[in-house]
Amino acid sequence: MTPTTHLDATFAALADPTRRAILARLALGEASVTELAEPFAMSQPAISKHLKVLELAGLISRGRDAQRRPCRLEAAPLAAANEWLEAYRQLWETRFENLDVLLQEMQAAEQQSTRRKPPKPRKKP
Amino acid sequence: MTPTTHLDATFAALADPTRRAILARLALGEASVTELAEPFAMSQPAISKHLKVLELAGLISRGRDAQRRPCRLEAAPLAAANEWLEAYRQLWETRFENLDVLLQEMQAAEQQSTRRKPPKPRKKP
DNA sequence: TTGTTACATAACTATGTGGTTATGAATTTA
DNA sequence: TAAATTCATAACCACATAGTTATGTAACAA
Repeated sequence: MTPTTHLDATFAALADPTRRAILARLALGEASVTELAEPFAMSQPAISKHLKVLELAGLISRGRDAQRRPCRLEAAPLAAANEWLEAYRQLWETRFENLDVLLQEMQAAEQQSTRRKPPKPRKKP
Repeated sequence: MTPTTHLDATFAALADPTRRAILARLALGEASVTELAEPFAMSQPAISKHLKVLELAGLISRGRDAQRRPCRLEAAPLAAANEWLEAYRQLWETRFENLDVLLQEMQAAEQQSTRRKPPKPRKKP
């Protein structure tokens, strides 16, 4: 019903460079927490927090292997975010072209009249 | 040099449903601040703040039309975010398939041995 | 049992975010 | 000129976030 919250969490999770790096690392395969924490100049609890954010966003899931908690990627939320972006990107780019044309026309009109436009009364009660 | 910051700002901007709605509205064409604020149960300064976030992220730009500040979309940051997602989504899905197979194998193995796995000595100095 | 490894959690701090109301500035309209 | 419209900004609040250190817990190893 409300995929809005999912998108919120997904984009918020992606907004942090550490978390994006973790995801990039996990794209190469499963990894434990300490393995994930190693390349970062950051404490282990900080990484655990990031992993919890990613887990709550549904971007990763965690298993059990003795003491280790191997993290693995989950594709579904990414697909949703990708769909959102993709859908609007198309609108964007076409719209962008339209505006480009519109801007050129407006600039041409302004060069003729040297900034003077008729008042546009917007709808008012 | 550091597109990381741009991605940070782009994803953070997309993490808010109000801002996503604003972008969706702008995909239909330019709009003024009050026009953008109208559908939301929120004060005008709140919308102005959201617009500033979107502007700092480079997702929109603003013009001048008398007192109005028409907002228009900018496609470039979206394209960058889209590229990031798209690149990793492919890795993800293939990886996901691999893990799917791997999981099935592990589950089958576990059903036979009823949870008992040989110790895996990880690399240690 | 004792220790070690791998990880989580609690408590705390600093900063960021999303909202508010109040006010000010720029521009058009009367 | 005065008034109305459009928008931004300042000051403030509540809460979230990103990090820290310290400590606890679960599983393996001696």
